[in-house]
Amino acid sequence: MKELVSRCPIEEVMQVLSGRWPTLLLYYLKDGTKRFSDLRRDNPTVSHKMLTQELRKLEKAGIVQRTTFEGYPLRVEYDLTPAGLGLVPLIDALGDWWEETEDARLGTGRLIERAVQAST
Amino acid sequence: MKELVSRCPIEEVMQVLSGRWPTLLLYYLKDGTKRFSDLRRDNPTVSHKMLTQELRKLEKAGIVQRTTFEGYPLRVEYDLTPAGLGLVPLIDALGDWWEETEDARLGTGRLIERAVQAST
DNA sequence: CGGTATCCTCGGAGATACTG
DNA sequence: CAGTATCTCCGAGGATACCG
Repeated sequence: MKELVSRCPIEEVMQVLSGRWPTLLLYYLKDGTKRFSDLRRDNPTVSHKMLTQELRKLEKAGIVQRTTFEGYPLRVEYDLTPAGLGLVPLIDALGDWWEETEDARLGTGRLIERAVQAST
Repeated sequence: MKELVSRCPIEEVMQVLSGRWPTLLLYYLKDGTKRFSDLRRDNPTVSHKMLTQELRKLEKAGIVQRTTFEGYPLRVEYDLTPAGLGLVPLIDALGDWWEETEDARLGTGRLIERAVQAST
């Protein structure tokens, strides 16, 4: 985890949400409680190590709640915290934006050729 | 750039926004046109290579517009596209959420100890 | 079952130098 | 000034094995 220069809140959230798994985990956890093994099944390509690591990161950030149940076999459940729940619609908004702007994003900048002007 | 399994829009945006620089560049570009060298000055720690690389990624995604001016010395300007402009408030919302929920995020899950229950 | 530790590898990212 | 190419290196992340 690389140190940040500034204390910019955007840098800080992105530090937590960056990468392939955080938002995916959010996505699966918004349906409700999931066990560790459930999350592995939801994301077949995540490695055992990465999953624990990313869940820990989200836990430390106060986005997910980890609950352990003693006994054998071991059992651990993950939920979104209230704060984490509030994050979900913001992530969804990003996904919506991505879809809605698809035409605009791929159109703009290809047809408009402002380039090749002479500078002083 | 790792391939995605699914075509989930959230995975796709995060692929573009993940990392340290994309949101920072968005932040600096929302003030208006910036030259390459301006952006280097804004982010003293980004390497020459990373900056071009990240700008290209944002350009391909249709978030920034790159305009070149022929002549010596070379001159290249970067702007947010209309679509990119629409992304800014969504990123800001994430930053706001991060600040607003700070207490909730750090409080929840430390005081509440649901753990240590017996399973069957 | 869930977590941690160890090892190993592969590619992301810096430094440097050259071109238009 | 902006971009690309080459080389290098460090560490993120996979595989494996063992513990509670």
